[in-house]
Amino acid sequence: MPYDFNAVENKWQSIWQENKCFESHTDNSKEKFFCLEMFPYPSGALHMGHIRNYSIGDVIARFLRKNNKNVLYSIGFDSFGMPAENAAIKFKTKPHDWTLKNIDYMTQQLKRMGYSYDWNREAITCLPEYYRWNQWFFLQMYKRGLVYQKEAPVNWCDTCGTVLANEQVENGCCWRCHNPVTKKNLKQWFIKITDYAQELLDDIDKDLDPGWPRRVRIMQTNWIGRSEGARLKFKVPELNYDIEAFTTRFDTIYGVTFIALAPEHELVKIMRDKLNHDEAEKLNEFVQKVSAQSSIERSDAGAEKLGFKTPFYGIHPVTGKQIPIWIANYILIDYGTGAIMGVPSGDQRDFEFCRKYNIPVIPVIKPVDGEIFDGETMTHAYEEYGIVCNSGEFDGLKTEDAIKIMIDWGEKNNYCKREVNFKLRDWLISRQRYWGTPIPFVYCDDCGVVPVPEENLPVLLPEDVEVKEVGHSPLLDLPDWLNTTCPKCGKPARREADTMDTFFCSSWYFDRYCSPHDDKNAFESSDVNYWMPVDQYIGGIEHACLHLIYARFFAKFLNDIGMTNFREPFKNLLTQGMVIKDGAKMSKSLGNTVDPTEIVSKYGADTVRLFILFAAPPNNDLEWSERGVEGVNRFLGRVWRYVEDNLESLKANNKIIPVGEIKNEAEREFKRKIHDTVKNVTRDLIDEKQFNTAIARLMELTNAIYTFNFDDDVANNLKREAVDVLLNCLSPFCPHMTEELWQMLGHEEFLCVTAWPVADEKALVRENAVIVVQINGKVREKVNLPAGLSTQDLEHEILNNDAVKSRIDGKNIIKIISVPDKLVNIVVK
RNA sequence: GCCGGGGUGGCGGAAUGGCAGACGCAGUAGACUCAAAAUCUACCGAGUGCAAGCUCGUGGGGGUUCAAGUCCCCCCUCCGGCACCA
Repeated sequence: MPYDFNAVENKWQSIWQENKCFESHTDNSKEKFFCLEMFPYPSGALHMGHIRNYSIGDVIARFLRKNNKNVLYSIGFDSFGMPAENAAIKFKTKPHDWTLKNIDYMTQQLKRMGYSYDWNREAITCLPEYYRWNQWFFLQMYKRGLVYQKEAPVNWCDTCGTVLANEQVENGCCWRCHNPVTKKNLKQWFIKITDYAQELLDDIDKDLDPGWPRRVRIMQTNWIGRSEGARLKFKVPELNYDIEAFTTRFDTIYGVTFIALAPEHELVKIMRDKLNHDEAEKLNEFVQKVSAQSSIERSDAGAEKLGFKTPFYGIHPVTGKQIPIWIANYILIDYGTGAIMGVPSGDQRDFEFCRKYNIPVIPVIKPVDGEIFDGETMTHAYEEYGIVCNSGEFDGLKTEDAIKIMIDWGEKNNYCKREVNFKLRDWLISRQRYWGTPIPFVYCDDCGVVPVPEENLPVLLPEDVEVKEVGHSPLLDLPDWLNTTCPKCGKPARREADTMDTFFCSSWYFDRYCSPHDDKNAFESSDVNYWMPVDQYIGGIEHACLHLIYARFFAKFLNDIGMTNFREPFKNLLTQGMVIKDGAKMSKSLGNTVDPTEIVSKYGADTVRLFILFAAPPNNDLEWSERGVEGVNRFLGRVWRYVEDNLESLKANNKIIPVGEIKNEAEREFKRKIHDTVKNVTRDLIDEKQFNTAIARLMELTNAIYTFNFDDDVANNLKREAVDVLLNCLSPFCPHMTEELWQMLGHEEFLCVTAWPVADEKALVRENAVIVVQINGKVREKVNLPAGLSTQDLEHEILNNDAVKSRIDGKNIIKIISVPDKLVNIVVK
């Protein structure tokens, strides 16, 4: 009978569900394991990337369940966000309806794959029972001074009609729609993630090494971007203003020839007010020209540097000289102080700027074994370390020492103050969108911005809303929702119509999995403290500096407010590669996608799971190949056919024969193969997460079973042992077919909860070893000898071997290197 | 520009410093079949040889070692991240 994967897969999915095989419960007496996958956005259908992510997770979950761990394995939907609004316009539906319909369909797809989720723990972020806790957390952050509103130039995406956090701008473009981002001056809500910058950085080395890939740790380290230096002041007496600047190279202070301000710097307005009409016009013109540049134009390192010379001067803190103040497009308002000390001889950007505008260049560092540069003729800045020059008493110091010595001196004389700066910016959390968590604040004319009292949560998002293509949130068109009363004074007030960044939702959903039905709290601490932190997290690398930083911050915050007992949420991280077809990432726009549903209906879930795990190691990109799918399908057919064709014999011979009772050498070898497989597959799964090699070993065992042609009593029992091991080890990958065969063989316990096999060390012992004989490092002979020979005995045997003797005949043996049971290398002349 | 990670048959990929290419795909030959599909068996890095074998071979060049895909140095190249962050 050919294998009917549809019938078998459906059968076991129902049986597992009826028997609650995958439900998990907090149990302090058992060792837990939390296996987590990045939950999907309900875009409409699963794609191969999801299938890959979740197939990896399911194998880990099933494997550990069989190894006696209390496994938490759940799924949910990250279901707020833009696409629902776009779809609502396009298909004339409601974001709420569209989203829930997609969740429904994708749930069916996930179930069809046979993933062993505990569906009781599902979290859906767009439902009030979930997002009310977003609002509650937001208020807790507010109480602790971590939430603030600020008017600032923020990243604005025109196509999405909303602002974006810094992390969500990639190469100057929106991470979601890839349109260029512009800067807009807007009043927005921020979360002070920068308060945690140092700890986020420190814990990368302390807690995430080696559980996280090096690549991700480095990306986060760079993103946080710590730099040490000093802050100094240039007094501007004319304007009664002190310009502050941050520098990492205070040792170049004698090389300052100009000061540059970001066009958005507050001093720019002050200066403009002091200028006459014509000058002010010119300044305005310049500022407008720069702000009209998109982020890409302005922030590209190769972009042309533009400057405007103001008629004002700052006083050099050390030399007392007058330093001209410029406004320049390459100065960023949101890093450091938005102003710099310009040192053209030591900074390439400043150098280019000075050459363009004829600002003098004063060399202050010379190469260790070179001459002092000539400021007039040097062709580029000298940014390397060297020897201090043209700097009075400090001349001759090495840069390494000068940085420290000169800041010490600067601090003592009040020229500067040590300071640490981070690239990481505060998390811009508000979005001018409808489909998100309402920010729980109201605006009152008398009381100002007032938080919604906790007992009034949730602030419900109206669901019955028509989204139209107008440039603003539909919430603004709902007076019934928008108009409310002030919780403080009771007078009419207006709700905040901005919603939260959806990364807020995804920063704690895994905590909710631990405690999914709590309606008094976001979660029960005892549950979360039992299950968390996540033991294995699996997801895409694209979240390295997005979700994975936000979630780390959130964990630290929850610990600070006493809700949890840990500060890092994810102990181990596995970043799976992309699914590639025809050399490019599968994507709708390229039209190279493969629909999982189609492929599952053609080959079955077991085959798809197996292929996707076999074709490449998890962190590599994976090239889709239907031939490859057919290959693993063929392998499963071989397993099925073998058991079916030999069913009676396999059922009748179910004794485990100890190695000691096996006399026949080939049978001992077969027994060894079985236990070798157990040992190696187990190691592949635990240590390396090398699913591809684990599967290869199971294919080898299958090949060995097919070619093992003995037919005595011992052999027949060994065949059964081999098949049991094969099915057991294969079951995390292909749970349905193996479960069916397991039952056919007469087992009464479900395979999915049957203990993982243990290798019998006695069966692994070899009586003989094939010794590779090398002569001068080249393999020349292979000699079969008893295992366990001492070095002397081994050399003696080898040197007396006829074949070896004839090869070294007449030559001088200079040296012999022996590796017992493996190799002898004879060096001759 | 800075920082990471790679480069192994026709392809995806294996190899605690100790037999390079496990396993799979593709390919070749054969068996079964009227035929095909499916299945099974064998072969399957290059060169050379009737053969046993021999030589070469893990991006290139040097080095360490009895022994290097693996360790060290230099270079080429591909991919990824960041990018005017003071």
